Amino acid sequence: MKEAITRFAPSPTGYIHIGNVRSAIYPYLVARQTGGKMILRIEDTDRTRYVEGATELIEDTLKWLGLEWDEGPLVGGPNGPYFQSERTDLYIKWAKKLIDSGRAYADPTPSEKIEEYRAKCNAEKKPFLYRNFRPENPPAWEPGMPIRFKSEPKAYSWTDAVMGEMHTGPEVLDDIILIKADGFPTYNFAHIVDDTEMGVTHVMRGVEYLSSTPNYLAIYEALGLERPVFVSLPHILAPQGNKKLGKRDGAKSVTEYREDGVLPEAMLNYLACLGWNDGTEQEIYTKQDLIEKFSLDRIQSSGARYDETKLLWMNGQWIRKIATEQGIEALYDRTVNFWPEAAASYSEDYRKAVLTIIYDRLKTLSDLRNMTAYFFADPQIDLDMLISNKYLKKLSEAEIETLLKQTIAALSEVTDWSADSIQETLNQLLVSTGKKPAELFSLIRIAISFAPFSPALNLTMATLGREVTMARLNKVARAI
RNA sequence: GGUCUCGUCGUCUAGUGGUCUAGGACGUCUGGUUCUCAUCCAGAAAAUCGCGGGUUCGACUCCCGCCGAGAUCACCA
Repeated sequence: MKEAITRFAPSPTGYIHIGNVRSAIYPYLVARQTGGKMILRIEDTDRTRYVEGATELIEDTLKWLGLEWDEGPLVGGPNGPYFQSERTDLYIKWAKKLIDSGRAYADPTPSEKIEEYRAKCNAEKKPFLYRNFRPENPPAWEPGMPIRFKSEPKAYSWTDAVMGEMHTGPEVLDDIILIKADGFPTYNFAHIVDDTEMGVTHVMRGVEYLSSTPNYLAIYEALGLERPVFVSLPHILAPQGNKKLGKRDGAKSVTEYREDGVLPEAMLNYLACLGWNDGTEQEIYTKQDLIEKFSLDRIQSSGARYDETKLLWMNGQWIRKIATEQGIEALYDRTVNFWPEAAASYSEDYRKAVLTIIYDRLKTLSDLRNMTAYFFADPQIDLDMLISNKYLKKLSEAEIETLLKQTIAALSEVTDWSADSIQETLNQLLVSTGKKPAELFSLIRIAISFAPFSPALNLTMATLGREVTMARLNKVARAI
């Protein structure tokens, strides 16, 4: 494929959530794959819906996911400005061109009148087509007047890269508004002007624009423009029901997952593969893999349901992948904001040691907060937890106390306090006490952590260090 | 209502006329890994391929009809 110019063109009405971020990911992949460019364009022509700070939110999301744009806000480019509100002259210019060629007209009809037409059609159960009510002799355009396209009903055919061959009849074409009374263009018109001016080759957007495409085609035609490649992206469905995932279903913003300890690699991987696959059984894709293997014709044409469980699974995979392929240091760098508060007073080396033995239990980085508490603060002694344990409830308190004392005695003999030596001592203790691993290890594990679970016992003890381990064991022995 | 789109395990999907007694992944369940939780490994359950016709020696795959779901019909994008 030759160099593709793609764009992500959100309107700044709020954050980007998982339901709509695919329309940023796919254009990015296509641009990178073909050695082309991705443009970020802010479609802020609806002043009533504009949200302060939304642009920054959008930029932040894209950056976090690693979707750098080649032209747009912050980076500039030869086709700016990249905010539609700053390009109004351009839209007026193009609209006038259409008026001059007889393919658009200034519409003086008051909106009450339009409502009347619409009501009439509804009452007669006929489709409402504005072209049937077109004013006979439209006035010359002047600011403050909307401009409408003058449609010519006919059938259209086109190819959608995802949906395939499309055909529609003349009944879908209408005189759509190009320029609103407030002087701003509608999306319907602005995006065509901008995509043309910016040289966009692939128009990728949600399927909701599929039914308006014939109207866009008519405008391209009237303007004598070449059609871009149309790519309709199916919706991502909410976990329940058959509606597309939206903010009303509680769709979280993409960056909210960053706070939850989801890795951008996992997010990108999951989202890219929701409704797309390369036909192999591969599940884990790096950004580079995606750039190489992505193809428009393998995008699913039906909607895909969002499944957070799988995202979390994938995140766990990525946590382990980073730890094993890039090393624990690399993983550690991602964890800085996720440790329990008490961890702050410990050294980096200690936190890394904890991470090393706990990371394969993490689904998200924020799991660190509750999974590692006992590494940074002495746990509250909970004798009930000890006594009611599945393996220990068979033992009397006296037996538990004896066992604990034997353990303390044996461990004090350990010379180098390494995981291996601890394990060796533990094994000997098993023989000398005649206890089952389940009994002895449960006892020690609970006594040093009072946590529902922990890493392997010897690793936990080695990391905790001799002093802390012994102190905790002694404290429990005294408490019984 | 008009127009358009979609319809394979609970979920994401593989599948382009025979290799499909429909494959993989998540989730679920079972077992293993000297304690726990998780990882990892092994295994199981789970889809009359929306329904009904047709074409064909043969259809999940092609055609028609139906049903179901969704999108759209704004001076919103």
